[in-house]
Amino acid sequence: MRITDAELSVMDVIWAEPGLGAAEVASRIEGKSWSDKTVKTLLARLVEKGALRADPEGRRYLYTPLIARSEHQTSAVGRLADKLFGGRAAPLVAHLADARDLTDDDIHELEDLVRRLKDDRN
Amino acid sequence: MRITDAELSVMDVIWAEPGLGAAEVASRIEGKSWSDKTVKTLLARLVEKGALRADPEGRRYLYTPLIARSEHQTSAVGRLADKLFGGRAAPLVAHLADARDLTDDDIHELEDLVRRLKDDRN
DNA sequence: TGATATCGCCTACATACGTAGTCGACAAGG
DNA sequence: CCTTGTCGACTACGTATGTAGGCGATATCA
Repeated sequence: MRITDAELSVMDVIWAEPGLGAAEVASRIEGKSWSDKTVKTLLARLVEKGALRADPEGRRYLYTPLIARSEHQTSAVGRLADKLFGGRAAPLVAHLADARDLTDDDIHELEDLVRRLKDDRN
Repeated sequence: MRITDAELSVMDVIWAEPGLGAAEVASRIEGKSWSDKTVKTLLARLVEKGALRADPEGRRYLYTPLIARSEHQTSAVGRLADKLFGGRAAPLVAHLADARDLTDDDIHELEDLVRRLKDDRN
């Protein structure tokens, strides 16, 4: 099950604030100037794909994520690793460093992360 | 300019062995059972997108990459980082660790990589 | 030299995706 | 009650993508 770019904008809103109605979601979308119709179409597609649940509330539906943001992030990164790097982590991270200049903070976080991964392993 | 999944299979062949003709590319595609027509369509689309150059050689064309594999890897990782992680590297790597079990080797490579990033910075 | 294989060119077509419009039901306010 | 706004259901439509077929020119082989 794949969430497209447009759908992701919708998921982002609902991950941030689960249980919104369609109109509320539409009003919280940032950056795009979408008609509310567009947002409703995306919501419907996400429900169809099993990414959202639609609970009737009065005359409308409230939308709740069925997949966690983190779950989606993990699977997307995994797919990319497989597609472009034969599933290998290090080359992916190396290209990431090329792609976006890492701040000192980033580097420190990465250091901690690697340390933690190493510790977890033993 | 976006290279799709199907197109990527074609690019992979040409990155591995630049200057192939269409039939050769088709015969080297792994995993898919595509008709040679399919491969030719993908080649044409890649030329159109500016990802490949087609040089006439006798009665056919030889295809050469116009964008490096590494370039594509970098931009794809960058896009993913932006789309899913607000451009931040560390969370991406953390999810990568969740997505694919890292081997000891992976961890060591990451360690080295982070060390190198740190050194480069000073 | 005639049949066959190959090549590029153009066309096709189903499904996905981005983006939105129409319509009928219902709610809310005057 | 009647008008007006809102909601979901359904429909629409252009472009992208995955996958391939047909045609005409040329090369090759018997």
